[in-house]
Amino acid sequence: MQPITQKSFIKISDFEWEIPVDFCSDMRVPVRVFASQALLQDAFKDQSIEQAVNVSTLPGLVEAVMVMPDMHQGYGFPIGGVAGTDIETGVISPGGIGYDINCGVRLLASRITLEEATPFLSDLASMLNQLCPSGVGVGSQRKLSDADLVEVCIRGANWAKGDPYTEPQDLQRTEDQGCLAGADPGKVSSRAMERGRKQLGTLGSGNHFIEVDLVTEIYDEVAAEAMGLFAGELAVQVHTGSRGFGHQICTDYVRRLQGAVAKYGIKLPDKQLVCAPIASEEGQDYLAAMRCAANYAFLNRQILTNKVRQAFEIVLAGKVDQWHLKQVYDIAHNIGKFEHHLVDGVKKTVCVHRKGATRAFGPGTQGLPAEYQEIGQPVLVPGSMGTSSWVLTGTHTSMERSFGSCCHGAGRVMSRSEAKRNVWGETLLKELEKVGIEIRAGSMSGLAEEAPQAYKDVDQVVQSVVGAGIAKKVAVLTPLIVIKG
DNA sequence: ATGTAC
Repeated sequence: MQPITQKSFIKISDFEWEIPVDFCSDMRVPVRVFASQALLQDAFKDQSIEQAVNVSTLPGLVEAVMVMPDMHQGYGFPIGGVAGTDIETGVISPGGIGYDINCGVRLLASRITLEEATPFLSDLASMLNQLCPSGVGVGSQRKLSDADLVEVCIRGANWAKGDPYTEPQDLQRTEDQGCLAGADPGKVSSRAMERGRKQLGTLGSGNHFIEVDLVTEIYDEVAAEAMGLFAGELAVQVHTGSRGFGHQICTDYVRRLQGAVAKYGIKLPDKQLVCAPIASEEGQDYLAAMRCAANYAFLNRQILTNKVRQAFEIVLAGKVDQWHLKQVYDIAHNIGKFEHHLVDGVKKTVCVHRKGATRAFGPGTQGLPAEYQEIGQPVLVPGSMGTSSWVLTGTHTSMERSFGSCCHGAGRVMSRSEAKRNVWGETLLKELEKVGIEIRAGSMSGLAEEAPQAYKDVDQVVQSVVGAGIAKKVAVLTPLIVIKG
């Protein structure tokens, strides 16, 4: 492939760029990048655009390979990548979904004011840290039987319906009601089951977190009110995924699908793009196992949500009038889904791979809760540790240009190892405490990996997607408490 | 992201 530069792109708008399909002979669809000129320049620092061009050679692609402004290099596919394939002629690729299957974010809203909460923030941070197990390889108090885990795979967040802290609205306000159909635990290895049994209800490490935020700015009052977000009041974000369970499923199927690549004669520019035809036995088995991990992750966020509610109750009940936490939304940002999209004016079922990209359905889209039909789907964009997060909504343009998808965060500019070389965890901890953030972190090297300087400016990422029209600003959240593994 | 290499 010839080197990719600014000149390789056609400018569609100030925030949308396209590498045409004739850039190299193996491309089947164009590569469409949503970014400001500055963030597009940043993308040349790693292989993310090259990876998107590689993806564009996969069989059965539809419309374009899209890349979000928070892109960075990943396994085969760039993180921030969206690829839709034809369900009859196309492929499914585990690398297009990621190792942390159904990693995602849940947002809870409260009517607690900052003034009310301030005296209790330190206790609240400690209680959240105590009730929510976190860290690499950390297990849960609860150990599931294999039969329990089979049920978890099939029922997803519904499994927590009996928990006194689960509310009916939680499920209604979760992507796909917290349960994907077509999960088959019979397609999950015993090794994955073994890892999964021990980790349900744990946060993990890396960029996973629980954060108590203050709603600091409102850009869209109608949408914010529909979501229950009000300036000066607290909100909570839970960011985690399917832990070792999803990781093992991805590992297992990356290996198995290597056989499928040879068997079906698929030509790949990069071995990491390992895939199988959707219609094949291998492809169907991966999808069935992936959905088990997706359901596990939906439930994992539900269980942690319930722990967060318990922590709020213990610390705030009797002291703060309305300490209740109401769900705003829960979205996946590492997932493969069958969805209906208009392609060249024709409605078509597409297998949408979203890796480090969230769903962002516009107003009127089927599957959104009634209260979000007019405003569009809430899009949750956490910033890097210690920086602001954004709440956005999907738009008609996102439905037309990005298969109803948007960015998922700030996006790395430094690798984990590079961040550890450049940042001392203890110094960072002191800096965060100095600006008034209550932080509970399991490991100092883990903290260094997540340093804000290792990430892009989330505000610039958001300006890009808003400028491109694929999302609309609703609210800004600023961190008060951060719990990290 | 991840029992950060079976």
